[in-house]
Amino acid sequence: MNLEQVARRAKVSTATVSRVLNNASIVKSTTRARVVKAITELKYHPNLHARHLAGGKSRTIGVIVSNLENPFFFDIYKAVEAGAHARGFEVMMANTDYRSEQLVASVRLMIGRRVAGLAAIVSEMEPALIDELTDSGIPVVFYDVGAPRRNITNIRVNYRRGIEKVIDYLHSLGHRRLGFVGHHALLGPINERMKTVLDAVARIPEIEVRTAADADTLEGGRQATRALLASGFAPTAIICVNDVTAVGALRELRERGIRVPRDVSVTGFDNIKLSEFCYPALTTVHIPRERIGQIICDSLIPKPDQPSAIEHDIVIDPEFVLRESTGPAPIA
Amino acid sequence: MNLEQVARRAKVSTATVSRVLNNASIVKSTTRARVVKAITELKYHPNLHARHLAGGKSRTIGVIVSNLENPFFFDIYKAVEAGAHARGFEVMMANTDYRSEQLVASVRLMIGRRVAGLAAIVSEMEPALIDELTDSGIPVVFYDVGAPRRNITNIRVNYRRGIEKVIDYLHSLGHRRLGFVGHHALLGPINERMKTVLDAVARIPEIEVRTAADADTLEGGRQATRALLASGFAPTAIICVNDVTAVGALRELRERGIRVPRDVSVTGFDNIKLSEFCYPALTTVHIPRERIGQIICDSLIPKPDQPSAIEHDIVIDPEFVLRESTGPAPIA
DNA sequence: TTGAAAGCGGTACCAG
DNA sequence: CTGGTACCGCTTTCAA
Repeated sequence: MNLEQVARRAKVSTATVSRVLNNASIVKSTTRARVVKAITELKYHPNLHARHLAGGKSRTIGVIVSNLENPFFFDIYKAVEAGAHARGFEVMMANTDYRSEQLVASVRLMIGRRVAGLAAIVSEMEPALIDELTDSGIPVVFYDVGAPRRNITNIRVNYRRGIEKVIDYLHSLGHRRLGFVGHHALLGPINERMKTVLDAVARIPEIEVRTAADADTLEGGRQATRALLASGFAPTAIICVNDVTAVGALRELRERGIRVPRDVSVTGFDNIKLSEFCYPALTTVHIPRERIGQIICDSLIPKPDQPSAIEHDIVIDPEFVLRESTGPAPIA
Repeated sequence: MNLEQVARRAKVSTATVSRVLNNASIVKSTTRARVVKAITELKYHPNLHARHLAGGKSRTIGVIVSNLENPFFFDIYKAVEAGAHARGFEVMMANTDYRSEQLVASVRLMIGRRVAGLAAIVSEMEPALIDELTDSGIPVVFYDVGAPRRNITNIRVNYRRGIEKVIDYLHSLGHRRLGFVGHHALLGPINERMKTVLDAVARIPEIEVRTAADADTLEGGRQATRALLASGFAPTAIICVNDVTAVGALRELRERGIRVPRDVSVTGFDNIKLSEFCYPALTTVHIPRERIGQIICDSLIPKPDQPSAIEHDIVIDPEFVLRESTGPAPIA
């Protein structure tokens, strides 16, 4: 089923059919009616690949995330989608599951599809791949990875500040033995996060810290917590790399009969919706996913009128959110 | 950057470049080397639209879900993706947010992309849209919607059996006043679900039931629960349409100082991972998302050798999962 | 083994 | 307003 068949049935040229399809230029209404009739009768659906090929321009932007299962990424994705739809763009999603081959495959896929823009919300990215993207000429936004470049916008969260707020708060509550639950990821900001925690702790000599890491899932958080405690180390507070793993930590503690926050305090990061619904509700650090999504859209999709006056390097200072999973350190 | 430029640089024809790209037919190794060199030097990425257009066949399958935010849908998506990748297919995801215009748009988009197969994991679908799909000739799998048709496979869960198991269990525990927390959705199996609950309850005369519904989110479950209780009705057990809303219900109950399961029992549905991690862990009904994903792949992607001996109507009998959110009805 | 050329299904420019 | 037609970038015979 293609333009030509529709054209034949409506007794017009393919050009005319194309015109009514894109309701461009003026088409006599009787002609248009004939064409529309033919289209519906034939149940014609234009081939988007052909359209793209002929048209040149794309109207779809790509979003690559590390782990869609984590609501943090999903929220960003959703915000991007909303912004894109509002501007008449489609969005194609790709999930890497923190696997670098998947990342490479996804990036190539997006380039191959000639997306109008690409957002990479991934916590690791090899320089060669960044080059590949840069050379492709596609406008790119990175969240939390790499350094600013030509046609690349960078958004990053001041993770260090966030962690410091958490640590300072716990310190003020008397906590001295801290556990950190991270998650696996070979490169980039994740281990950097663990490093950040270590650095932030180093400012305060009397604090001792131990770390463990597993998958970025509920189960992963639980396992990491188990590993942390298995070593015999008895932290009075456990700082988790994000809310999902923190909920996993809560579960493990509950299973061991350790009460939160009475025996051990727990903190998350991101402030996903779940952090308010779990028990106890998590003390965490808010990352504005909505805003990040908007920034992504703004920098990827040029406004028709407004010249893109977008910053090329944006850093977000996260906010501390106090809830019920933290409390004073128990008297030793 | 296109085939021709690569061809020129490698001093061969575009046909040859195409051959090495698809490592098809025999290309002299020295020639191949020249081509590969040109490709990498030019950082060439084939245009997938053009490839698709010329090639005809698609190699990507589409998945449309109602609410990716709910892990139930996400798990299915992930299973489909795994199966598809294993067979060398890509998958394109679309999320409708339970909005029927989005559903229509997504279906058209998929048809326009000429996907090799389409899975619709949505709880509502207008007949006209089903026709549109049927006529498109694309192999389709529906989960929980519509009736079997030509080139359409249907997978459905025996929701009624699942609900009956829940109700019978609660009944055996002495519960007589039940609340049902559903979620909004204009058409199809969702309200059908509410109806199912009502029917199932009707079997047991001494049980009284009240219902409420809101969004399919944590917050929605909470609001619906609030509405349910605001009426003055005092259920001894609350049956939730799924685990996500159940976690929302737990939150509302906790806020009101109502203890679960001592004062009120709560049940979920789906058995998503979160149901084990929330507090208290949810008594629920298991739906095998993994298996559903596999069935989808099997029926959408024809095995190279094996002739598709797939059932066209598959019904799954869900399993009751007992955890900690249910207990005996309190003595009145 | 390799090249030439005919499409695939649209879009858009140029005449009429 | 409408038709003719030259591409868009790649795959795939058909010959050489």
